[in-house]
Amino acid sequence: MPKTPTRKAAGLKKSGSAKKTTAAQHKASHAPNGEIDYGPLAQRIGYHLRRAQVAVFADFYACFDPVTIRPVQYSILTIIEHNPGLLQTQVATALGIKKANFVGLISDLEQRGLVTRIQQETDRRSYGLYLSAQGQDFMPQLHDLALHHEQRVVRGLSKSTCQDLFASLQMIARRHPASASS
Amino acid sequence: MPKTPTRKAAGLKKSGSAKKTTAAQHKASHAPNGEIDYGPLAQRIGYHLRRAQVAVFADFYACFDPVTIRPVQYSILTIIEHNPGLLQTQVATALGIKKANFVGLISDLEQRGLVTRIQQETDRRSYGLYLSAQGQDFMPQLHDLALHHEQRVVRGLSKSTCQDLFASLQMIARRHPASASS
DNA sequence: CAATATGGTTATCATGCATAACTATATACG
DNA sequence: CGTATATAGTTATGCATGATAACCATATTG
Repeated sequence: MPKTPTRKAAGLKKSGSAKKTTAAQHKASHAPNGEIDYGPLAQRIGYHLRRAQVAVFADFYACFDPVTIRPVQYSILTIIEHNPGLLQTQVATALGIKKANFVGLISDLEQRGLVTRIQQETDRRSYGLYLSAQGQDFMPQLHDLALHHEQRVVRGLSKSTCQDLFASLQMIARRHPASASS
Repeated sequence: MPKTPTRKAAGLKKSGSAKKTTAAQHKASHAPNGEIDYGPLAQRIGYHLRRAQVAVFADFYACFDPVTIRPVQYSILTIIEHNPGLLQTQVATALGIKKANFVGLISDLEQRGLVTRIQQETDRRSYGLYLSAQGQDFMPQLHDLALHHEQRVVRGLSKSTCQDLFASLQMIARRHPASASS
């Protein structure tokens, strides 16, 4: 375990560090039934955001399992589809991915024959990104899956509620520009 | 690089795999200005959810940097604060953390003197979790920081919009129960 | 007592995301 | 022109996260 360096065979007992544990605690004061009190956590946007995001991604993975495409990959392909010729850095920046990490992603998609890198003649350091014919043929299926996935996720939310949700999320995300491709 | 096993010095050029790249592409058809077309991605809840979540966590890290507390840690401490005596598995399950990964987290908090593990007398396999005195003294500060963070994040959203957001997120997260502590 | 289940632990691996350093080109400036 | 500097892409690497499997100690069941 790399994280906690000095942990070993767990000498529990009372664990030297913690001092007193103030008072009479042994029969737990939490709700006697199985219910857990989330306290202020229940009002933390970050908490619910994370839980929702994990849930949605889980559904995404389930829906896209047959085509072996992950959320990032779908995002990259969609951006390239709608903006052929963008440079790696541009796509990476648009999605908040560091250029260093983008290399492996785009290389995978290229090896799968979905994306083509074309060296720019005007600037031979950079490569324009395009969907291959195969990639282009692939997209409709992906968008169909995405739509199906989307419908499962928002089931139970009215159209307007959903739009409000979008607006809120964008408002929140826009404030902190997210990493970019340093 | 463990991920893409067979990648080497990048023999770009045309990358053997991708076949034709159909047509005349070299001067990019995307909006000539700096704008990028996100296409259907703009309507994907998962995408915005992820971006928002990353943004919020970034702000959390910034706010909690002075106390060196990460989101998971705040969650764990809060749960223990409001449900003293819960067992590790219970807290882990409540937060969707695998028990194996929970061990390191709780050990860290214990070593920092914030949490105490107390072996149950009724079942000596298990340990009840409690905040140490120091941990209890710590919480108000954390909740203050959390509130400050929260206000920064939702700035621009009305009270009711915010409540709708909460409801939507919970609705979405509730559907797919998330991992649990297998 | 033997078989089985459970709480916690360890080891290990795959992934995601971050940083620094390197290459090859391109641009700016004396 | 030629040197300094900036930039696109790449590599290597480290750390945090999340998942799985195996294990120990204890409980429970029959």
